[in-house]
Amino acid sequence: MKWNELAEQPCSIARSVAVIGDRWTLMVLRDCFLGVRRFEAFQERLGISRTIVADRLRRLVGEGVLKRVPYQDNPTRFEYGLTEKGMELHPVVMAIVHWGDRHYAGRAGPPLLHRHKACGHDFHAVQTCSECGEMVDARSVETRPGPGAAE
Amino acid sequence: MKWNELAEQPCSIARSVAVIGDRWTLMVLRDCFLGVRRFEAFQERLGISRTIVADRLRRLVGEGVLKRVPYQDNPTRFEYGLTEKGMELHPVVMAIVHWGDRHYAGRAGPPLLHRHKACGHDFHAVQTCSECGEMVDARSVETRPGPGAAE
DNA sequence: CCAGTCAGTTTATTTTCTGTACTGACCATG
DNA sequence: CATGGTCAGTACAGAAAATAAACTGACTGG
Repeated sequence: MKWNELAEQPCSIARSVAVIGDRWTLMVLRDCFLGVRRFEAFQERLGISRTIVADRLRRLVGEGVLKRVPYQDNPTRFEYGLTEKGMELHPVVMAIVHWGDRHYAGRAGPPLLHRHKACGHDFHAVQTCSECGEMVDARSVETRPGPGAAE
Repeated sequence: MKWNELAEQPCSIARSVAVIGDRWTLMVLRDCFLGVRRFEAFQERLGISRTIVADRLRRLVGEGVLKRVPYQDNPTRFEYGLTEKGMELHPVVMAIVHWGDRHYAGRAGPPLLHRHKACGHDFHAVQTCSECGEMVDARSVETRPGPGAAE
């Protein structure tokens, strides 16, 4: 299988991974959630080649995850912001953060704290069931083919 | 920045992405959560070169995400299973699934359904605050440097 | 006019991925 | 006891992608 075929698989993970499953794409998204909006800023923060930054931003805009918005004329300059679809990647990013905090934070502790504005506390993401509200883990889930499964 | 430097960044996303932020690695993990355990099965299901399967499995074992366990002698054959650390990636995978279901399921619906054994309902993952239990989205979170931040 | 900002593109090199074929240890069948 | 099948890999060479460094072009500010 090749990259482009991944998006056509009858699997939501394959389809999502075809869009965001790339090292630098995920790092770009991290920066988006931290408020980075400009090409130069992405390039400088990530320390990667401009080619890659340009490519990843282009892809994400093409997928509707980011929007490219002019912020000045003469010359026209653009900045990149999360769309609603992009915002919905927040749980993915938070889940990755939590896993990283648990397994790769040194004894110093996590590099970044997250505060829930609604309650005011520093928190970490907990995954719950949309139906009963209880916590969900790998062992408490059963999968079966859904309506969009392969023929 | 290069791949190997990513793991040394004072950022839990960078550190996690250095381990799992790769197209095929994520697909391997998907299959692990679906119960796939053997080399041949990974290779056949993913349809990718054996070299990559071998490499990704080796990396994941090296990181303690998977464990390589002999399941027969003469010749000794191994299978791969999620460790506890690997199981903790479940929220990441479920968050990716949910995003894919929302944005890439055709009108046929999601390819896979997930049932929460505890309550018996089909569900999707909801991310909540560990402190107050309310739902969390991108707009309700504030970040600030934590104890493990860069000097 | 000289330097600086900003969003990219170009180019050549290096790295990684990929398919195909192979190994090596077995087993089951005729 | 040869033939084919299973299984977990490895070896290798060609194709694809990532990379750094330099360049473009349209400005602004002093």
